Amino acid sequence: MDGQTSLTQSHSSSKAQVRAANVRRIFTAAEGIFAEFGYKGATIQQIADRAGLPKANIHYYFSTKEILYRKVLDDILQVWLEAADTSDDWSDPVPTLTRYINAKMELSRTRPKGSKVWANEIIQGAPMIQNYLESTLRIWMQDRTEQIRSWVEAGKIRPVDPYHLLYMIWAVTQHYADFEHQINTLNGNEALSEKQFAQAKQNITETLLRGIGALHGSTGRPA
Amino acid sequence: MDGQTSLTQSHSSSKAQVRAANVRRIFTAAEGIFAEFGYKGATIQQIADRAGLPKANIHYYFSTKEILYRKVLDDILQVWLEAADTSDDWSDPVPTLTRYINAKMELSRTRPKGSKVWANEIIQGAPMIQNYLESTLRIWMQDRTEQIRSWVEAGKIRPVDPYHLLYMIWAVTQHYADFEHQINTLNGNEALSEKQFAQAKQNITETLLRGIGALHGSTGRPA
DNA sequence: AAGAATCTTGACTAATTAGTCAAGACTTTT
DNA sequence: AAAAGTCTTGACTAATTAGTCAAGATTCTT
Repeated sequence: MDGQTSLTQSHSSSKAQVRAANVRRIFTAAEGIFAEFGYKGATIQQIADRAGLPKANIHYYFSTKEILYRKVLDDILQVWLEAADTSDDWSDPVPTLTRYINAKMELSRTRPKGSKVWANEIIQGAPMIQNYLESTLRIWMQDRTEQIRSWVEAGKIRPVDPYHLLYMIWAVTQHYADFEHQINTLNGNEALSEKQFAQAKQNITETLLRGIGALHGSTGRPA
Repeated sequence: MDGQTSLTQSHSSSKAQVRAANVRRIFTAAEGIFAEFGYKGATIQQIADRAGLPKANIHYYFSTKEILYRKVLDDILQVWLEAADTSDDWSDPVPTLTRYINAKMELSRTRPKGSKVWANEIIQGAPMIQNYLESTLRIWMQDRTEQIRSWVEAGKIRPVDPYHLLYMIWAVTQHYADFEHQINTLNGNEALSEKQFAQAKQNITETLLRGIGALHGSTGRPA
């Protein structure tokens, strides 16, 4: 058998593979710990324990706690931006917003920890990502709000302020990630089932679309 | 003049007055610091500095950091519950939900720090207030969801799941407190004006009420 | 195979911080 | 006014923790 090729690494993998695997493990552990305890509350030792590595090894891959935290935030931002651009066709409000809300809800389910780290950062005044808010996000907003405004002008939706519409979508979709614990508690200490989550999506999408006057049917389901 | 009645307290006040004033100052300082840095990130020294008192004095009034933090959470919970019970008449959805959304939005404006401390606590899994979630909040939810269900059965609103409706209201209203910083940044680093805030309220209320089929007019405003 | 580069890790350091304490100041009670 | 109670505060302690370091192990390069 492979036997004892190493005292410190039981499988004989290439350095590159080991590095990639360790970076990933540390990153995943860090995302969870930062979500659970906040930036200051998280300790490198906790991250090390969760990643199954000695503490000094964390510092080998990520020299400081702040750098690791920024990496986690960067990654979330990346994913959020991609989700927002799922639909390149923003001509019609109903399919566009339906897809966008769906993408954001899926992210709330698959990446709740990332959302929590983001929420924490914003609550605390965005000490690390203020630059991003003022550049990338502001520009993104200008594009999107302009599009929404054109829907209003074309009479496709009611005269709703585009900023508040986007805030509503963000608020509602991210609530299912950030307040996951509260929702689970009120659901009898159970995570929402597939079915319940699908219903949440349905209710949210229909309420918001109908609320802005984009839907008119009796059920709201574009059947 | 009053002169130098004391080296430590410049006005000659009764002990009771001094105590009440100091407790209040410490409490207010603590709410801000906890909102800004989270439980672990907050330090007694910061709270002391903001309250304008020496650190040891904080410990005189609140023996431990945890006790002070719990006091802050308790107070928020109190205020939130009162706001929820603004309207004792829950017979008709439109005025009831309008009042409730309005009350929650006002709290987001007047007590954003409290909301942030609460959000932080939930994001981190409610380590301090799990009991409350499982008792008081669950009971409150049962009452409210039952009422909403009766609206659905009476055909007053569309068949929306009561839990998801309440989550939407919480998410949207609390977003204006918790994500205040992001909203201000996207508003050109300015807090929302009275006018903008009023528009937010209007947009939210109309969108949600229309979204659940409670409004039918062309403007949505119950004129 | 030998030297270079990379990776691992226990032990250490310096800084931070919650909480204690005791001595003194002030206020209230009697 | 004196004793008792309450409040103030600088100095201290013990615990925690981010980050360093050096010695050794492993893998890569030539």
